[in-house]
Amino acid sequence: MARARTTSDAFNAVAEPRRREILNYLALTERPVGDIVASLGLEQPSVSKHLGVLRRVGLVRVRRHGRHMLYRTNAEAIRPLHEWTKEFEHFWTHQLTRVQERAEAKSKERTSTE
Amino acid sequence: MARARTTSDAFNAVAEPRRREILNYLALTERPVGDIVASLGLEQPSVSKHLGVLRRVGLVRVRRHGRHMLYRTNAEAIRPLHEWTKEFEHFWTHQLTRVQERAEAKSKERTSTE
DNA sequence: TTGACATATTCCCATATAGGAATATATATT
DNA sequence: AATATATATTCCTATATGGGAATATGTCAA
Repeated sequence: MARARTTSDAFNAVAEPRRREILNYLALTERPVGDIVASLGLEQPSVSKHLGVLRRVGLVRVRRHGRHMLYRTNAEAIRPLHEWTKEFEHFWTHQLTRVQERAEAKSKERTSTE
Repeated sequence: MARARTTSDAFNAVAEPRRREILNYLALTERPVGDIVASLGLEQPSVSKHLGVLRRVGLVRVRRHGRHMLYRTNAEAIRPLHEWTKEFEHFWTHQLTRVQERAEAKSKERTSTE
């Protein structure tokens, strides 16, 4: 089997840095494709393709305005990602874990790989 | 250019569902590969390969114990992912946004794509 | 209708993937 | 040393990718 499609879910779609940039850029306001092209410094076809991926996964919403297509981030679709990462949050916030890790690090020093 | 390598960063590594499962499984305790194999129901070589990817990106730590390799999740490496998603958090928590979206939804009904 | 503008789609290609199967490596046990 | 156990690596293949270039589609203006 090959790698899962970029359009299979938000996790895969968001793995591409340019698409994250696009989502950042479209977070606050809807924008036409041309603005994204200018802002990211990518070729227009590339941007359109990235937007296509994001749209299929529901990460952006579109509406037409004249000959412009106005895109905006649909934050709700990022939520699953946030929820998943959140599960690990206390591992780096709780002091206890830090102390524990320090202690363990000592015995690991010699066994770390690469 | 092709897709970025799975080993290029945490975002790419975590796009694969099996690897997320592994990270969940290894979050609380370190475990030998055999346990992961049994738990996930994957072939042993597959698990080793996934662990290899996770290790290169720093998402897991290993130490040897006899002939066992004990893996555990390194939550710190998930942090960038959490931080990125966090930026969008208030979009689904704030009530105002919800109301706003409702209002906008009305005008969008006819323009949604696909 | 013709032309300009905005965006999307198609064709091209080198590249990495995940899984399966087989095998290699490393450590412990006897 | 020989064998068993635990894990890693290699070889294989179908598949999707992202960018570039070229072109198609759609919409407005005159």
